[in-house]
Amino acid sequence: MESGIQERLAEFIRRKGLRRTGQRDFIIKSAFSKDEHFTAEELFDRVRKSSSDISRATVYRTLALLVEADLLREIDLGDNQTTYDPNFLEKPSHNHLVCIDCGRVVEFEDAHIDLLNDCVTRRLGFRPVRQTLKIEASCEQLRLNGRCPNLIASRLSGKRLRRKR
Amino acid sequence: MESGIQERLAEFIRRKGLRRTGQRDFIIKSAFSKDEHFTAEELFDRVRKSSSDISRATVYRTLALLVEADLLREIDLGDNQTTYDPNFLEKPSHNHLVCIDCGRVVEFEDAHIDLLNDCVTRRLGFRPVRQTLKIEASCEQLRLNGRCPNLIASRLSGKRLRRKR
DNA sequence: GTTATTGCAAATGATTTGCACAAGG
DNA sequence: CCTTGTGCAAATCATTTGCAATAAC
Repeated sequence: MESGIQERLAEFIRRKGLRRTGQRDFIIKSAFSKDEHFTAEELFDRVRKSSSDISRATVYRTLALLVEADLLREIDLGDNQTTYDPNFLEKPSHNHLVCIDCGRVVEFEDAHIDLLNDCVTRRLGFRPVRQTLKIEASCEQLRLNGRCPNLIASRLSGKRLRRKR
Repeated sequence: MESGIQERLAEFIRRKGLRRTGQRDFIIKSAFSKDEHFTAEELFDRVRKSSSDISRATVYRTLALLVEADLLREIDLGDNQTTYDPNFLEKPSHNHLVCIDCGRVVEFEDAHIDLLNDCVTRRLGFRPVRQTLKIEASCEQLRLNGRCPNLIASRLSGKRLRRKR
C-alpha cells in the first residue's frame, strides 16, 4: 500500500471530526493492497477472508468515506454495480479502455486528452472539475489471430467478464 | 419524432423475428417525442399520462430492445438509475458535460476529441468501438456572479438535481 | 461521558422475471 | 395455430438505514 493513504485519511477524519477505528484501518488496507479495481462485495469478501468479522455495512460506509475523501474513485464499467478504482492517487487523471471481447480493462493516461477536454469545457462556459472517459474497444489480437490470450485466460480462471447482469 | 425511427425499429424487429405491437409503437413515440434524457420511470410516467395502460414491465422491456437496436443509448449521469439518451441518432458521437452546481447536462460534439481517442485506442492495440466522455464541471456564472440561472430555475421548478440518492 | 461507529436485520428502490392470458403473423 | 408479447405481482440484487450495543477521544 502506498504510504500516504493512512495519513491522508487521518487528516480527512480529523478535519471532519470523525474517528479512527480498527475496522476502517483494516478496510483501507485491504482496498489499497492491490491496484485492482473492485466492487463493494468483492472488497467485503477480501476483508472477510483475512479472518476479520467486519460487517458488510461498515465496508459500504467506509467506501463512501474514501470516495468523499477523494482517495478512491467510483467508476462505471457497465455492469450494474459500482466499481472502485484505487489508482487515482498514483495516476490522478487516467482513463479506462474496456475490451468488449474479453472484458479486460486497460488504464491509460494522456495529457492531450486532458488538455483538449479542458479547452472544450471552457469553451462551453464551465470550469473543468473532472472528466471520465471510457473507451469501449475490441481486441485486435482476437480479430487478427482469432484468439485473445486474455479471453482465454478469463475463461480458464473462471473470472466473470463484466457484462450486464 | 424523427422519421426514420419506426422504420429502423421495424427492420430490427423483422431481422430478429419479433413482433410489432401497439405498446411498442406507443412507447417509442413517447421516448422520442422530446430530445430530453429520461429514466425508465420517467418514461413510464409519460406513457401513463397519455392515458395508456401500458405496464411498467413493458416499458423496461421495450427500452432494452431500443438499446439493443442502437436507437437509444444508456448513459450514466451519476445518480443510481440508468438514463436514456434519444439524441444519438442525430448526433452519433456526442458527449456530456454535467454541471456539479446546477445539474444541467450539456451535450456537445467535438471531432478532435473523437479523433484523439481513436488514436489512443489504436496505440493501445485495440479497435475503437465507442467512447463515452462525461465531463463534470462547475458554472462560471455561479462562480463569477454568485448565481446561476439554471440553479435557480431548477429550484423553482422543483426538479431534482441529479445527485447521488 | 459524549458522540461517532458498528453489526444486524430489515428496508429500499430500480430493475427483472415467472406465469397465465392476449395478440401478432 | 404457434410463438412472441403483455400485465401483474413477486423476486432480485446492490445498497442503505434504524436501532441498540460499543468504542473513540
